[in-house]
Amino acid sequence: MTLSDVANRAGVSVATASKALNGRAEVAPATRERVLRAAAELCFQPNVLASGLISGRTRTVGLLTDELGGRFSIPILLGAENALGNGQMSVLLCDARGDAIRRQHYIRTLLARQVDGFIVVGDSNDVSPSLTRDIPVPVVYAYAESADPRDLSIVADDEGGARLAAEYLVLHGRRRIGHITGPESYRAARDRAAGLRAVLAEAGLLPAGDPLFGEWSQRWGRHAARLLVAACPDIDAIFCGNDQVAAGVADALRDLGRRIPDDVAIVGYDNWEDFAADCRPPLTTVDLNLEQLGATAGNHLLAALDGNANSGVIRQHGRLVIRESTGPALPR
Amino acid sequence: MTLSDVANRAGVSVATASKALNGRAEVAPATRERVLRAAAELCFQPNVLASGLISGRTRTVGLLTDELGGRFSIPILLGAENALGNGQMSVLLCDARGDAIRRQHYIRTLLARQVDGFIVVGDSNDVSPSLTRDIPVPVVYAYAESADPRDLSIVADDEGGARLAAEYLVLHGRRRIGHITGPESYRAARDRAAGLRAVLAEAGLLPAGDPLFGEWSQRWGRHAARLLVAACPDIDAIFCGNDQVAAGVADALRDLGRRIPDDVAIVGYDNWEDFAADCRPPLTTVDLNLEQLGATAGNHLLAALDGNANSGVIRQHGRLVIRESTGPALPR
DNA sequence: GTGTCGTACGAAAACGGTTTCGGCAAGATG
DNA sequence: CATCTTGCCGAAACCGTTTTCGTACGACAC
Repeated sequence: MTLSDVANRAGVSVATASKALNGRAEVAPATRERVLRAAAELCFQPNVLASGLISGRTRTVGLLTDELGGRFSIPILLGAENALGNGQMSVLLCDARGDAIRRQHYIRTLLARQVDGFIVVGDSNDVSPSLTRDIPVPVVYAYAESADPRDLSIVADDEGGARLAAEYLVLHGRRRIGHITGPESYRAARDRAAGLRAVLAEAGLLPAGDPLFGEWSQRWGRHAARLLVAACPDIDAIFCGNDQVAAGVADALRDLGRRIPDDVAIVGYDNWEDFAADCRPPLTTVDLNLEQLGATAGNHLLAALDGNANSGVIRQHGRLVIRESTGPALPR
Repeated sequence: MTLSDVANRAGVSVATASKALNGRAEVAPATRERVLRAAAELCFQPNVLASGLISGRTRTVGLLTDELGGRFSIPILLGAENALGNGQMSVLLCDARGDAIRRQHYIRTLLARQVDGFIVVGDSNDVSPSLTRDIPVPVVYAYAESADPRDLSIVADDEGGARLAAEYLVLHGRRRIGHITGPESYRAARDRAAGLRAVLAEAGLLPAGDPLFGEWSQRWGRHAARLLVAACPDIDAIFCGNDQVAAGVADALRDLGRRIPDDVAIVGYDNWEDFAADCRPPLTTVDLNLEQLGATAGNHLLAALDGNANSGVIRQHGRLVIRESTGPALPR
């Protein structure tokens, strides 16, 4: 299955066979045809590694993630893999499990394997230190932001997503809107709260109490919903920091006898289908468009490999997925 | 950054440098030390590709999955990546998205990249046709079973897992045990039902009605729980086909005024933390040990690469994770 | 018929490694 | 002291491919 075999079968030299297969000019059409046919018959594989290696391109990129187990990495990874696959690239996957030592190890391994570039999928929360200084190939940061503005980072537009949700609630006549979300230590939680606050201010509405920061769980959602209803009995909408919280909120509100969406509208975040679509009632929620984010990262990496590198921060817009938990507009 | 540079700096020949770096025997410790130091100083990368290529090993395996988006692939992938990483292997990831054409394309691509072997992560449901005949490298099937018994398949032991759950319920004094699960078209659903049936028969108990096959959703869980309670008012335990169903069942039972676990115990399946641990009450459930399954697959692939190929079907045992939904043993 | 040119092809070198094999020195044995 | 063994090293061959460069050959102009 080597090039010599093909050359033999086609009755030409290895040099000619190489040129024919690589589409170089100085080969007669008939000869090229014979070589291609021979290669096809022998199922010859151009042996990407040796050829690619020597001439500098492996058509492989390293994808470095920190928490593949979480549900955010996967859609990003899928989007990136898809985009890169269209560019004939393959993806070497490494999960550093949040451990800096493991990450360094993987970076070295991937570099030793001569990857053409990196996509670093991070934790949206922290600005991750730039890896670029040590890396001789292009890097695109996805979901997390690099500390170095010369790098290119693609992140989710949490504030914009929250604005979508809040504007929808306001537009549908909700006036007393509360916010229950995850830990304040999460940038996503703060940004989403900021988006809501901005929309309420623009609409001349007062928020129903301060945002309730807690954790990303149903349990917290249930607990906080009770607190919020007790503090603001006239509440008519709750914007939740994610779908788990929203599911807990919906659960507690039902226990309290509030009808959803008639008395209180609920909006979640993440569009985590298993929670959002199967909730009682199904949740209106913000989809992060993570797959698109991954695809964007992949395409920018391809561009960088072609020499058109970008830098800065790109915010991937989310979109509002409307289900029953917000209902029709309130009569007013 | 080539081997010659290292050899030069260390004052030895390329041959010696090669041997030193590869840990071969015929090199004096002092010489090896000098070479290693020179390599480190020059940041020499052993260039896995070229070296591996020529001597036939790329130290890369292809991981082919059908539905990375689902929640089963990921733990398997993590386990496999971990096991392979310990063997200095890297993982090229491809998601065929359930499309046969895409899968063939990926197989060709990976073969062209000279992967040393494959792990095929399938849908546990169907026996997937063997790929081995077309593939000149070892293949291990994970989660799905290959149609060809000469292949090696690692699958989850659904019947055994169900037995764990059922035996626990029986041991704790439950006597009227019902079963609500997913579509009968799923092998997993049938096997789990069979495991329960076997245990009940051995204990001399009658099942509380036929298994209710439906879908893998909370909605179905809620609906089926109402049916089951209406049909068997004296029911004291429900074994659910997965955690989503179990969460729905718990929800409906609370609405019906049944206490969990006092009146009715619930056991789920999958140990999907987000559902199981955050349920009211937290769910006792069967963990599939998928990460272990992936690790087993990885290790068997490593063994196959060393010439010790196995074949047949290996069933990965699950384990029971005990939370509050089963409570203490009933007084009897 | 002769000279010029362009094209198509192949021999050979290069690439960055590994592996084989022969030689050399030092120590062991007789 | 002679011989043998052993350990260590490097020259050279090798791998599959690309690339350079030389050459054979046909076409065409004169």
